[in-house]
Amino acid sequence: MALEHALLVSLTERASSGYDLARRFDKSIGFFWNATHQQIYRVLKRMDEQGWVIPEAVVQEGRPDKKVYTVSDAGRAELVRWIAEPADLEPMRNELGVKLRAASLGDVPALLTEVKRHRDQHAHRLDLYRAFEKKDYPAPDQLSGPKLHQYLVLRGGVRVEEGIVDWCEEVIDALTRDTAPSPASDTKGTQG
Amino acid sequence: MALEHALLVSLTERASSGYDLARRFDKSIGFFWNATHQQIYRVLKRMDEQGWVIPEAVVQEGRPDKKVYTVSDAGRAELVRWIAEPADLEPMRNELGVKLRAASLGDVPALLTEVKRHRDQHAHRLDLYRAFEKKDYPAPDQLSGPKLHQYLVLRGGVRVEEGIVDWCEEVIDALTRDTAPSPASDTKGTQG
DNA sequence: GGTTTCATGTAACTAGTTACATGATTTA
DNA sequence: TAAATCATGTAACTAGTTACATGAAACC
Repeated sequence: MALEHALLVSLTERASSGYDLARRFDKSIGFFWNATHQQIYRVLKRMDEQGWVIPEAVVQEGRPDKKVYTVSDAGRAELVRWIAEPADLEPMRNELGVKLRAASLGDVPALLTEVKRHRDQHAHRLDLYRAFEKKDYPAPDQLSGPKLHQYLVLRGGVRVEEGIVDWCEEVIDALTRDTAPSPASDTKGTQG
Repeated sequence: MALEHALLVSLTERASSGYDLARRFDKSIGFFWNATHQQIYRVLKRMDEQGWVIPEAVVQEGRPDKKVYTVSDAGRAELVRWIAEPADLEPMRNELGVKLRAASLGDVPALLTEVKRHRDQHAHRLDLYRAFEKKDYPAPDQLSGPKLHQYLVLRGGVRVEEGIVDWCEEVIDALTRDTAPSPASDTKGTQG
């Protein structure tokens, strides 16, 4: 039950249509919370019924009409309540880890290729985050208030991606060494 | 659609009852994949119908009877197929990040307390992982095959937890400095 | 005498995904 | 003329959570 809140946060920063929110969940906000447009529309509808957002129909020329949502006082109150509420630890889900654990039953070189692909994708995302850091927050020491908070969220992305990339590298090194044909001796078995 | 596979991996390592799997998902395996007993029973039933697992009724004295599941050839084949299949990047979900992004609307000190609580819990989990590392893998350089793979999964847990703990520390430092009353000057606003 | 462990489940719900639908406008 | 963009949605499904139920045995 947090998509509601992610949408409220996003709408607090800028009043938007469902379409617009969906696009933003494909990039900026999507880096730390994700959702499809279908779900966004459904949740917006529910939030409207609960009175957390106020829809305003906007007629447009040359493109479809849209509904722009604004956060109501009730919505803002809900956000404040939710922020103070203790949050559960997110359960960790490492699919690559599950695969790795059973790797010896299957095709280890294929898995190695997969790990490399993940490394590349996470490294790419890390580059993106670092570019944002450089561009949007050149002097982090001087930051305060909301701008500081935004910066810290980005730092979370950087830290997590760094951890994943480093782990992928470690796995790639280890699997490569373990899969490679032994040069001198062949007493070291690879199958336990 | 990966709980099936996590269960298959777990059952490959040891034939188990649903109850037993549920307990293991509360610790070891649960550190990188989680599930409740209700869901485990449901998925086991489905896997039985699909022929991926073979149930064996075990009558016990002094305690309830149980069904012990073994992975079938079809199940093993499915695991091998799944391991080679490309996996999507797990969408990142950082609830604390969402809260932080809207922190200035609410109670920043309360959120700071929350971040500290998370830091402590993740640090505790990190300690646990490091203890496993020391105890179960004292000489990681000598590892190969399945044992190496298990070690690498644990390393993933260590990397991720390190990243989260470090991030929490960074957030705590920054929020503490930003929330503290300015000692000399008061020209630096905390509200953007 | 109350709680925890062992063991399996159902029922009702919320959350999230995938596929499909519509239709004008703009861009390649 | 085909595809992408803008804009909103429904329908059907899969995944996961919460609450409830049962009942014996062992432990404190």
